[in-house]
Amino acid sequence: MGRAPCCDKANVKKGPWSPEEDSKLKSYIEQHGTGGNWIALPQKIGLKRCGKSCRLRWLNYLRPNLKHGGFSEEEDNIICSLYVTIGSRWSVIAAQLPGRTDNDIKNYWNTKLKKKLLGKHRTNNKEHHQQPRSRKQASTTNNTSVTGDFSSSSSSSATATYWSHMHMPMLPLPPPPPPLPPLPYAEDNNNSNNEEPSFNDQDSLRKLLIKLGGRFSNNNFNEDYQRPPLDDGVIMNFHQFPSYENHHHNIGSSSSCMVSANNYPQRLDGLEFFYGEEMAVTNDEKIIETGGASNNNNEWCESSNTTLIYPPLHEDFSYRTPQ
DNA sequence: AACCCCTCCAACCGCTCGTGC
DNA sequence: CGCACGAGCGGTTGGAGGGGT
Repeated sequence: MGRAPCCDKANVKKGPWSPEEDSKLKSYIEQHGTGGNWIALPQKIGLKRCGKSCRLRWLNYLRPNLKHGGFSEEEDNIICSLYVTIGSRWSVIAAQLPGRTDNDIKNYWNTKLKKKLLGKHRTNNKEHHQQPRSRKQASTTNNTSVTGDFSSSSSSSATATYWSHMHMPMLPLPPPPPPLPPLPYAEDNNNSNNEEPSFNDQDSLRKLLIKLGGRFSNNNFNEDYQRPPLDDGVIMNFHQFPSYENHHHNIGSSSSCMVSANNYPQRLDGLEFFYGEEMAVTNDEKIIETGGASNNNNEWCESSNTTLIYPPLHEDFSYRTPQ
């Protein structure tokens, strides 16, 4: 027993939208709004489309002030930084890029940005690997990289090169976070005088995240990640955003939620190259499968007290609080 | 010129979450 | 409390277009 379909698939048109459909949908929404009911909307305007399809078309294409293509370097930086920080929460990332849709960013990431990074990586491997002669071979090589096979190269140097190419300080190899990381600002010496708000209450955090466009139920905190509230990961990362303006960050309580430890979901998502192979392979037990993290905590703490530089979004980037 | 392969992106699909009853 | 339904999200797909051989 599957879930009932959202619409009568037999009487619903699929595929590319015609200009007529576009104009119908656009003019209706501009005049009446969506009415809060996408399912009913296509019927109202006589479109043989699924409500979901209408919604998608509006959000991704017809909505005013949308930008298509032509991602700037700054946008690249923002996307990369946010992806490293929060993973594939495209809607949250899109919320930081006015005029961009989650679908756009997702496509851009999957088709270009990821390859851009991998390309950088491959460039650095040139000295060690014969370059493929044909496009097909190149693609094969590329695919191999995608799967995380960096076994014969120094991915950390590639990573450094990439970030420098992106006008960013090098993304460090983030050590695994402690099970109970220090609260941001409170324990961060660099921020001891910091006036930044410390979102020590879960509700504020949640509101902030919701404001940013994410959907963060309590489950996300307590069940999905099986971690106590105010742990690192997404939450801590958002703590840090305001201080992006400072460009340098102590990573002690930050980042690496995707390569987090302590039995929480690990999300390298093909981004091993961000962290270096050592993270994903050599230290796999620490990083990827950290069941017992006790010993590693020390390493983490030591590391986190050194000057670790979190990749800022951009020289000029300052965190925009959504309206 | 024809074919093959790859890239890109719009659109679809299935799932989760929130909400109302 | 549980169910149904709509909204929203992220992953995936399919086709158009372009480049290489």
